[in-house]
Amino acid sequence: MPELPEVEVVKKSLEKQINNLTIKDVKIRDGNLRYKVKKQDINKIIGLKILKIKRRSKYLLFFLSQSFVMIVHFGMTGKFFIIRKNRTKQKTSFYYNIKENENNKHDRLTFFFNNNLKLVYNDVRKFGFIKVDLVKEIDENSHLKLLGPEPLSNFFNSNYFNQYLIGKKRIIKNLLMDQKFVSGLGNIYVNEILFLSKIKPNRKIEKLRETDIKNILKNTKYVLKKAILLGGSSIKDFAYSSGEKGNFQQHFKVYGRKGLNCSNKNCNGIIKKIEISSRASFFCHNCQK
DNA sequence: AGGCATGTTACAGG
DNA sequence: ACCTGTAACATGCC
Repeated sequence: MPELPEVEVVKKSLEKQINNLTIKDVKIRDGNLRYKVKKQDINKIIGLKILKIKRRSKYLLFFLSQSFVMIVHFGMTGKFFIIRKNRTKQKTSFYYNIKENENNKHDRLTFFFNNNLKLVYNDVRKFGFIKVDLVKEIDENSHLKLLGPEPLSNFFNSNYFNQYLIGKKRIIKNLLMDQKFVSGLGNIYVNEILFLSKIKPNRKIEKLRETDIKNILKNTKYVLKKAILLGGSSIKDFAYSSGEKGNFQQHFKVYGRKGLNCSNKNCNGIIKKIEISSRASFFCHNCQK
């Protein structure tokens, strides 16, 4: 699934293409996403104009006219496709799967715009969702209300980090995955951040030193920025190089590298894989303590 | 056939 | 009531 960098790349792509367009119609082909998409809810946004697109954590917020907002979360496999008049699909996310270009099996919703452009929401596993809300309700929205700071913002700093740790007993990987602590990181980037920080994913937070916290903060910002610049990570479609998919997966230092040599030059360790909270965790026993 | 997959949340247990 | 970890959701691929 798309983590923060992927959602950010999609946001940038979409705002170039559909800002200021008016939604003429919405067709629901399969509304059984994480939450049922009801026609009567979607009807509220027909005729409205897209004023601004924002990202909060892994959520996309489409600010519409008449004070409506459409909230989109991609779950694990959600993605958008833009279709122009010539019916050629263009990906807006690097989660581009060439097979889905050939058939539209997992297309769930289609948005029709006033310039004949279409936006298709495609989601294989249907863990994503699309909801309509009011701008004035957005701060109280259950999905957004409890989110921690944006990792790239100045609110995610060592002062905040240290304060949050007080009275808590957890391992560092679970802390970084916790959206209430910091919002937008997921399994891939947390693995990468801990590798760069030379911290084992199951280290207890009580055992973090000040330098560890500094390193985590620095590497979080570094990895996310680099991933955004590279267009995010596209996995499962390595064979294709359309020039549009993300390239950060080629820069993974630990994620998915079980059994391979450690990426650090002067280390001859082998990357191990363990399970933490039902999620794959990769690390080098030599480098990460 | 069985295991695994980029996320969130409802729920169980402490 | 708070904190934490796990199971479940739906589908396809290896």
